[in-house]
Amino acid sequence: MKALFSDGSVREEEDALHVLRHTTSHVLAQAVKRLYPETKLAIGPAIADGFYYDVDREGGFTDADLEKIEEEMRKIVKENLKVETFTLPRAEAIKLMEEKKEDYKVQLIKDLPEDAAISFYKQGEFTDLCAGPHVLYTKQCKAFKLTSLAGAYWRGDEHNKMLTRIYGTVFENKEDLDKYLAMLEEAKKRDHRRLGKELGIFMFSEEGPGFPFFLPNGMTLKNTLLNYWRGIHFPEGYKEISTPLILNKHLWEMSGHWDHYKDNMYTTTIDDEPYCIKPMNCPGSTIVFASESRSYRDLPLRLGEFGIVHRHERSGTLHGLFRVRCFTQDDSHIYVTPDQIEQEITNVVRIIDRVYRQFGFKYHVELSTRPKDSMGSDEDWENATNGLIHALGTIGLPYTVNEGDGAFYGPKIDFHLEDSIGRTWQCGTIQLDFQMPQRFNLEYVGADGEKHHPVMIHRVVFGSVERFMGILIEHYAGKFPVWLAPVQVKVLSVSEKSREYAAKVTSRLMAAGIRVENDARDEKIGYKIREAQLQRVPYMLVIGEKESEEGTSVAVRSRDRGDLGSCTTEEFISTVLRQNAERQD
RNA sequence: GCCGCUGUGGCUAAGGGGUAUAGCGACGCCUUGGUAAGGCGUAGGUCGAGGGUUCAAUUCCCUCCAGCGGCUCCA
Repeated sequence: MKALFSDGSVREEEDALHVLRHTTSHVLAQAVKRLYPETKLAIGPAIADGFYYDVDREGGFTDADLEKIEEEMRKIVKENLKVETFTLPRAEAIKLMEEKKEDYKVQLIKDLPEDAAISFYKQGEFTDLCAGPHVLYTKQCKAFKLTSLAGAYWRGDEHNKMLTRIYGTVFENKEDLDKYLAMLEEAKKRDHRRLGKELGIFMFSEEGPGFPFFLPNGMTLKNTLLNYWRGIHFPEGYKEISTPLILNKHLWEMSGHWDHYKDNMYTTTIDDEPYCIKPMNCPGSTIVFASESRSYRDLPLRLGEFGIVHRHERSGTLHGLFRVRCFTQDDSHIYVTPDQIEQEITNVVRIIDRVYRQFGFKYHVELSTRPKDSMGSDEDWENATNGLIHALGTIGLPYTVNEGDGAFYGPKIDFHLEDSIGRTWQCGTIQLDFQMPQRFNLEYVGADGEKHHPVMIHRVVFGSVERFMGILIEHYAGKFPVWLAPVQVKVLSVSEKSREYAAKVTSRLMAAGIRVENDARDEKIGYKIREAQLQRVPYMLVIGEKESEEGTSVAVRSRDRGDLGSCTTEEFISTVLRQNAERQD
């Protein structure tokens, strides 16, 4: 697509959508200024699937305003204004924006380098500070739609004023826009919050905002995942422990949590003593480590725990199973000698990759470095961070750096997974920690007969089992593979005459260890199939008079492939058991 | 927590100053039906909670709670 660059030249620009979106954000700002001239403009960039503009107006905006703005934007598009650009020296640029009373723009210019020439873009009566590039005429922005209204802090800092952010999207033509909107509709159908309810996996109650309830199907899914986890980890030398939910407050003071994490911690009192409900499992694990003397021969010591943690998250941040106040971490704390760090991190990365591959997940990796609020010496942090960088380099894993997002006790490697609409959520993480072993005075006896502090690796693969389940639900759109399906087989009797044999088949499958349910209701077979299908049960066994009389066979219907014809019950059982054992999709 | 929106039987929704509708589901009866909804009937709601305005509030106003989309924060 041809684009107008800030040097005044018109050249081809690869990322057509980006340019188009950026220009449409200007069209949005222009419409807002026409309708509400007192509004001050902040920033208006193109983003992954659209654009936004942050604006500041006394009283804000409502959904009704959005419609008016959209209408005005349509006019601007129709006027087909020519987009022009010009540059000004800094002082004049500031003067221009001051005249227009665009306080935020003035601030933006003042933050640019002293000697920079400041570029502007102009369409009709509207002029905006902008680096460009832009499309050539406003008519190109016709396939747009404003999508939502939100608050956003000036410069992303919650101490600053909250502005109104207007979100929209635009495509090169109406078909693409409609396709995108239809895709969003489709994605809504796989939303884990909706499917979680429909499939009887989990629920929430007003009595406990952010605290999920797991229903029978959800517990089956969760336990299946945990057993899969055990099957992966035990052969890798992990041992499983369990530590208390509630521990004395002084432990949390010692670990540093009270200093650095207390805003997220729930507390209680027992016998007049203050206690904390654990937000992390590490202090409990250190108590286990310290409970007996350890030798270098015991290391790496890999202590795993399905730890239930409670964290106070701000009410506006809760989001289905993705962001809760109580969740299960598939946690492990690995105690190593300094020269075991790299090998052990490599092992963990391999496990995480193996697990994510099992589910066919795409993921990306981030290295999170020292946050502002942290503890420990500069030297420790540097060593730990370099250790992670070195390990990542050795493995050859591509990653981006997430500055200042580490844990308060150490840097970390984060693994992010995508949900159904492309938002990413941190799941796996590997954290390198020199602090806890010092704070809790953890020691092992080295080959030299001296005592040494071990290094602690905190790591999770699923991350939060709850969040992981949410991702899984959306990934499969509820159609779990046989090995994960809460109900693997549904037996459907055609009529009363086949009830007895259906019950027999059900018990035979149950005895074989298959998760099976028998639908013996007085309903037509089509109705029962519809229901089982909506519940995404992988296999349905249709049991009618034919099967009852024959006595050894079943008619198999697959959720994905429809009627498969009949086979013997034993054949069917071995098929399901094999798919279950091999974890086939 | 902040900004905007939403909150009606188990679920999905309609309605709107004169105390409520429908579909699905549940239950009962009839039907015994072979691969995605058989028929008839019955029950079920202090319209999120608390205040206010009004002769009268589920409807208008305020506060709170919860949910949704974002921001900030994070597994």
